[in-house]
Amino acid sequence: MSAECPSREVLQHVTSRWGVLLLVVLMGGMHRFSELRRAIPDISKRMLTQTLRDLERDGLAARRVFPTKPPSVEYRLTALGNSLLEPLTALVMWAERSQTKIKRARAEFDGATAAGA
Amino acid sequence: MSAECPSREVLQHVTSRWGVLLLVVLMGGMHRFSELRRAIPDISKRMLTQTLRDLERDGLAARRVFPTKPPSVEYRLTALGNSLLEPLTALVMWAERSQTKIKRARAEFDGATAAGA
DNA sequence: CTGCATCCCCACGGATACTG
DNA sequence: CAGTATCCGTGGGGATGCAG
Repeated sequence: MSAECPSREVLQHVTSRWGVLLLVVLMGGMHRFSELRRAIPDISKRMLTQTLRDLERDGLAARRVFPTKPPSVEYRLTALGNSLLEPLTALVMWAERSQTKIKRARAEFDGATAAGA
Repeated sequence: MSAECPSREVLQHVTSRWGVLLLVVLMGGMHRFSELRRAIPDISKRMLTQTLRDLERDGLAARRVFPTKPPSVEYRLTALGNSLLEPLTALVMWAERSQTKIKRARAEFDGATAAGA
C-alpha cells in the first residue's frame, strides 16, 4: 500500500472522475466524440478530450479518425479495456444497489451530529 | 449518465483518491487510527480523518472510541462496507493484473507521439 | 493518541476563443 | 465536427499548531 505501489496509479486513472463514466459509456460500443459529449452532458470539451487521451494512453480505448468532410472520430474499448468491463460494472451495480442505504446512512449521520450534542 | 444520477455521487466517494486505499486496508479487519497512517504512509492526518469521516457518513465504516488513558479509536467496516468488498477487490485485482500491460501501452503511446510526426 | 482549526498553495477543471 | 491553447477560479489537500 506504499506510495510506489504501481496499481495505485492504475486505479487512479480508472477511477478518475470522468474516467469511470466514459468507460461505462464506451462499454455500450463505439461512440463518436459528440456522442460522448451528449452522453455525459456536464463534461467539458477539454476534459472529454483529456480523459479520452488518458484512456488511450493506458491502452484502454482506441481512437479512429475518418478524414471525411467534417472530420469524425470514433472511440471504442480495446481488449484491455473490455477486460475491465466486468469488475467495473460490478462496482457500478454495487453503487446502484447501495445508493438508497447510503442516502439513509448519510441522513442519519448528519442528523445525529447536528442534533446530538 | 446525467449529472443527477445518484450512483455517480456514490461512486465518487468509493473511488476517491484515499477512499479506495482505506477501504482496502480496512478489509483486513479493524484498525486503529495510527495503524491506518502507517498502512498508508503518504496520507496526511487531515486527509485520513476526513476520508474516514466520509466513509463513516456513508455507512461504510464504523468508528469505536475507547476512553483509555491515551484515547484510542478503532475503525472497521460495516455490513454495507463489507458488501463492497467483493466488487472492489475485483477491481484492485484487475489493476494488479493489468499494470504491466498498461505500462507497456503507455510507453508505446508516448514513444509514438514523441517520435511519430 | 486522536482529531479539530487555520493557513496556503497548486493543479484540476470550467469557459472561451481559435484552427484544421 | 474534433481538437488545441489560454486564462483563471475553486477547492483539494499538505503543513503546522492547538486541544481533549
